[in-house]
Amino acid sequence: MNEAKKDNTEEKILNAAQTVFTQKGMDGTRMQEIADEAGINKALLHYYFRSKQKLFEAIFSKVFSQIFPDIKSLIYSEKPIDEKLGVFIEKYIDLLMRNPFLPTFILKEVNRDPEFLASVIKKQGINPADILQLLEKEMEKGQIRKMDPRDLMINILSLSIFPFASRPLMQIMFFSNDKKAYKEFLVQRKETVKSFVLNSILLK
Amino acid sequence: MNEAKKDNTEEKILNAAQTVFTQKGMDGTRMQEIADEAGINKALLHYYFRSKQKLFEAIFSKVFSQIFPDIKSLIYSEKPIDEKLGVFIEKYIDLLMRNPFLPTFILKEVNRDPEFLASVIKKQGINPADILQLLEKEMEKGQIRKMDPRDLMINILSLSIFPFASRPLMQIMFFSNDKKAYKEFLVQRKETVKSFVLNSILLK
DNA sequence: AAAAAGTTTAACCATCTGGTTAAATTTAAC
DNA sequence: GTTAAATTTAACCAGATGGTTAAACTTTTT
Repeated sequence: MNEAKKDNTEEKILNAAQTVFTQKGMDGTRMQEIADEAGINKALLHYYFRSKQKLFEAIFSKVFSQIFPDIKSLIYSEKPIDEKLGVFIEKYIDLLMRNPFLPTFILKEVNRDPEFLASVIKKQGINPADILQLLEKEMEKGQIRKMDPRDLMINILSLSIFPFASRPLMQIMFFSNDKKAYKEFLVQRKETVKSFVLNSILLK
Repeated sequence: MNEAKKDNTEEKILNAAQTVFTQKGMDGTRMQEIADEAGINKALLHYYFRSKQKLFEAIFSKVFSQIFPDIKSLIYSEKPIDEKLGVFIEKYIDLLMRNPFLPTFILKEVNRDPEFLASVIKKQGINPADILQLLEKEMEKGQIRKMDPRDLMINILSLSIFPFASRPLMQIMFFSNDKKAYKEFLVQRKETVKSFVLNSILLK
């Protein structure tokens, strides 16, 4: 039957499911709420996705793949290391600005069901070895300070992601709950994180 | 009646509730599981704490107060700023080593119910202005690089907390899911985070 | 020993929730 | 226009869950 319409409904469901799941997590999400958000009824929802678990797995995989931006084009470019890292940080924070619920969602679900996480990582063939190798090479060349490259990688991720994951807390604690001010703060972090990191690791 | 026994049971309940709530969150926790963990029955659980909500609020407040270590003694000490920050980072990571579920729990619940968070912060009279002021003074003195003190504060928290909150993910991605290796990594971060931060901000 | 509080047992209730079903209706394909 | 798929409607089911209740038993207080 109508492929276009089918696709459309399926897409509507996936979008709705992502909206609700990423904001409320697996435990906090109700199938009825996804149906409402998609503008359809519960029966049709189960007609497309047999169970909540199946739907959740589809969403998690989709979202998880999003949090790994196209690193490869960066790694194999000819730019100097400081520029590479700078672009990475900018792109990553940009990604989170567009998807502010991703960090909390991933952290929540990753802790709830680590086994499923492992299967997703395996299935998606994610491999961070390349970037660690790149960092190590730059350390040997004397471009950046010698350290465990995993520390450096995790530091960059921490500085980029945590302010999003802890948004309500930081907003109250340091910005008098001023939503706009905190958003502006996050935008500027594209620059402040960059210089914080580079000041720490760049030699000469 | 027996105050000691009463206290003991109440304490058993609170401990059990903290164990379950911090690992599974409000949504994922079942009252029956708390009763089991405490070694009592559900009726007695409700006899002590009228509702799940009440019990949760008690636990959240208790846990939340724990994530703010005694900063005051540090701020008003005579140590130089690099030492102050170093001790803070060490103590904070130590705290998280002893309570590895705190970060995820706080992040999860803070995002689920920000209004309640605000009320807890107000009730506990938490005020980060002191530490921001201290940082600003050191910048003026030329001890550390000039920057938004909120950035510096949030950077330190990010570097300390995020590796705990993202534990299952980082463990798989960068440590082949080797639990022991990741734990050792976290222990060493007391030093690596310290030097990462100080290398970035310390002048001369 | 009597009274009071602590605790258990077990049944019970109302509600929510994921999921199913069947029949009716609409929409698109042929 | 017939057929098949897409969608709605509405009722239903089973299990889980937060919470209650009442009666019995135990422990501590007095």
